[in-house]
Amino acid sequence: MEYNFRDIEKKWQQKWVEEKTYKVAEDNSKPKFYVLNMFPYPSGAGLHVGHPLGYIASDIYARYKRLQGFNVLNPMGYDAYGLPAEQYAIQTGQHPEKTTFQNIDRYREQLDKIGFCFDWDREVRTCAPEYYHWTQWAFQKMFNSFFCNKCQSAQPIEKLIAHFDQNGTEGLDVAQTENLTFTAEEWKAMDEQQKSSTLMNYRIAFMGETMVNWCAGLGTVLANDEVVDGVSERGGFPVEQKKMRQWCLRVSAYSQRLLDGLDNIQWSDSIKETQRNWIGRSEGAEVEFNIADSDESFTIFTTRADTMFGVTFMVLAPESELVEKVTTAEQKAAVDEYIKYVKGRTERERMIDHKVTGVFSGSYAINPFTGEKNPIWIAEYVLAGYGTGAIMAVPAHDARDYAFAKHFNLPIIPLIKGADVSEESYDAKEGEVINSPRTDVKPYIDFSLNGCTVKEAIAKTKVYVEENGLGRVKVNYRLRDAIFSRQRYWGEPFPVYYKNGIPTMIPEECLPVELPEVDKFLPTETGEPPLGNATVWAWDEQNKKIVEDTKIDQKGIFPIELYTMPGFAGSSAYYLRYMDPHNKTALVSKEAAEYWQNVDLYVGGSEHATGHLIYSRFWNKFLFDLGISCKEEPFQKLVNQGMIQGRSNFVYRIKDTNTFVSFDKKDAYEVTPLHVDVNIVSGDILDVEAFKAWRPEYNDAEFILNDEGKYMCGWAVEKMSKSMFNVVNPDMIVEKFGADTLRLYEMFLGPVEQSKPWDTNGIDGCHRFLKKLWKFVTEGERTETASKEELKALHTLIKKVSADIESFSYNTSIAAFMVCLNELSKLKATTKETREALAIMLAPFCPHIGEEFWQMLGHDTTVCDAPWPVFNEEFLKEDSVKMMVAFNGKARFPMEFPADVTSEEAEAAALNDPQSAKWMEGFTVAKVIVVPKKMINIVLKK
RNA sequence: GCGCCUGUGGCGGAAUUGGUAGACGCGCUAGACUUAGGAUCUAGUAUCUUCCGAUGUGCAGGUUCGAGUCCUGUUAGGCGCACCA
Repeated sequence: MEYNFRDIEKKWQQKWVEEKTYKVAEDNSKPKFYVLNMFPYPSGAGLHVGHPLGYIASDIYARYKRLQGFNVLNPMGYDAYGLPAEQYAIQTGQHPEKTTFQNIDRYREQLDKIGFCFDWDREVRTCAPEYYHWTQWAFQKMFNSFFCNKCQSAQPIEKLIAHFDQNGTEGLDVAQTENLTFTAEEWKAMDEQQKSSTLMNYRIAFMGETMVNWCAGLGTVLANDEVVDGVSERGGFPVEQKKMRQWCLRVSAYSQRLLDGLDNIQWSDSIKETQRNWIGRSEGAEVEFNIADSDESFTIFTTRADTMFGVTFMVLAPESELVEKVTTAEQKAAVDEYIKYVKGRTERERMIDHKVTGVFSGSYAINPFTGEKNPIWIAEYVLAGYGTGAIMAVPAHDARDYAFAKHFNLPIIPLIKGADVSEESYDAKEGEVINSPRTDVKPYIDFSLNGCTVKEAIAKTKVYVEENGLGRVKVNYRLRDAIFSRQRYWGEPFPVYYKNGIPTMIPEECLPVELPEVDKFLPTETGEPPLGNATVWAWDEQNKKIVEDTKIDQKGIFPIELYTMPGFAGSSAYYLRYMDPHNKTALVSKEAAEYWQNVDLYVGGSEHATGHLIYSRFWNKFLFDLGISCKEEPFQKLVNQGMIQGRSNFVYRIKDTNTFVSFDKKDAYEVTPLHVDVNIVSGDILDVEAFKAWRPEYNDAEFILNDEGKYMCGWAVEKMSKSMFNVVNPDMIVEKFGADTLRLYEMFLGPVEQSKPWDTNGIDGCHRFLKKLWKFVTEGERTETASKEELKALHTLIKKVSADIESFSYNTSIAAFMVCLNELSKLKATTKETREALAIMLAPFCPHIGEEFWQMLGHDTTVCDAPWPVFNEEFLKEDSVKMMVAFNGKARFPMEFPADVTSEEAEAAALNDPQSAKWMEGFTVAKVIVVPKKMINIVLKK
């Protein structure tokens, strides 16, 4: 009987649907296991062979866990909102909903062919109202919360209001945009408008006037992680800084918790490190400097408190509000000109060339440690958004300050013994402190750091600063608040209306606020949101419903927010929704959340390290504070699958002709390399006839073949993309070899985490293995009792496969299958039990053939619920062991010993052996070392 | 500049975590069966070699009886952060 994968796969895929084999429900009698893939956004191009890589890996793990008796949740859905889906819709001139749904159908069709064990009853789509209901709901909860620094958690805003009523801002320690100060009386005296804007300073979801990344090409603002090298990640349009009123999420409040949480999750070091960098914690001190001849003062942030005595000038960021205050009349013209210059420079320019520029403000600051007057400069190398936007410059020990001091001829005072600062600054935080205070001037205060190490000096200065009221110890984070609104159509609407200009939440029971139809959904370059084109889009407060905006002037009818939410809104808590996807009254029920807890294994690309994986952790921590999520961290273990790159092929056209020359002969001509569809190339040999038929302009193409009469193509590894004609479609592989072969081959290609180019050539080996296995199971001789060799081969496999699946080493466990089959094929006959064990262990990798075998062996249940074979060490034991005996680590020879030999016996035997005696001549035994591999090394001395 | 990761045959990649380097697959070579081979089966395949053996995991050292694995330095590639004070 032939291995007819087409019929087998069709049969089982139908059966799985009919019998709902993969439907899961909470079941307290079984331990749970939650496997999750990052859900895809359905692009118009469909799936290529790279997409299923992670899905296959997690599918194998999910099936394995189920065989081990776990109740496994393995859901799938679509991230259907956001820029990508909308860009595609705009390019094809169709409504985003229509194209999105088409793409989803296409994805589903392709996914179904590969045989995944997804529970499709739990599918979610971020663009479905019953889903984004809970995205809007979470936003409202964030709006109605503030973050308490003391208890490090989100609290209801009412608590804060009560505090203001009682004490104003006295004794407040909360996450905030600005450090406001007011009394209870002042608070009470505020009108509604003032109270609203004051509270915005504290809400976790708040509206703020902030510098945003404005991208005119996309017609929207972007989050920091969506901007790469000053251009938009999607589309590559230039991005400029612009001040706009935007919704923001106070992600920064959770900085410390986001950092601490990394210690308790099993993620790769590189992703954790990337997140640590992104959060950017730095410990330092804020120190206050008075401005000379003025009542004003300002605060700087430094991590090098030990260098207070080496300050020779101060620098303000050009955007700082202080600039105006410190600029003197004489310097005004120069400062204005400089500010103008800085404004004319784009973010990108500032990032690429670090020009040393700046201007003197005319004022001086008094150094509280030396009493000296340090000139205040304004320079673009100081950033407004970090710390306080002002620094003290210590050119001797900071490279940037050093470059600035050299350029503008400012003094440089070294503070570390032996540091040579004539050519460059000494930035290392080590050495003995000197010149603090300098011995040639009269000390200004009674405080000295001389003789300390840098570390001691930092600590000592911090204590002094706090005790003398000069400032405070401060931890700064690089992590910024996330900008949460987009001037786009295809996203979640905000459940917000503007009552007399005050942002007000639409009542919870009226959610979701559904996305209205519009005539024109294209964004505008000026930032007018497309939702403004909706005819039905105003809130009737009395009747609690959405009405036509023509009524906006009437009493009680208010405009609804026109912005929409960004892509990460819908993807931040979808893993919770999968637990209870059809719940109409809650994001997730308490029972479901408590049963499934959090994701045990999350599989997805590492490109989301600073986006989705930060936002999701933030979002989950917030819901954890509310008691919705049961675990502080959403994803316990994370595996980052590598990218599958494309392997492009090239043909070489001789200039100005329609003649193509084979790769190995092209150097004799002047040629243009052209991408050629990899589907008409096999083993780098071009199918010449298919090439002629590929495009009309090649119909009469001529070829210069190589000596073997073949046309060889060149090749290169590039991103898999339509434009390079290197896309390999999984459907075609499934059609030719079957889904089981595709699954096996994708895993056999190498470690899941590694990026690698796709190469269909090796697939034959995997297909051959399945054919051989098929033959073995269907035609091999049978016996009742298993031989020693059979048990050994089988149990070697059980041990290897169990360990390898646990550690995601799928490629090596497939190799073990091949070895095992080879061993078994050498035997005359094998037992039914061995075949059953093979079927069960193969099922996670190749579920269709696994089911087929299981049925052939007389079972009428699904192989998914079979018990995983039990490993028995006994069968691996040998009668005798071969050991190596080594002298001086050089000469070695093998000796046979009984299997249960002890190291003493082995040593004695080795010493008595005539051959070894020859080796040992002139030596005495120094020591015997027993090593894990049962090799004994005898160390000899002359 | 700072941080993280990776360098093993013609290729993808193994190596029980310090113990016979190159599992398994591709490719290649030879043979068998075939009208045919892009089917199947068998054998071989790190390098050098005077066929005894010697060398061999980017490079140079070190620790060890023993190093692909640990340490130091170096080089190449990839990733992240970056005038972050």
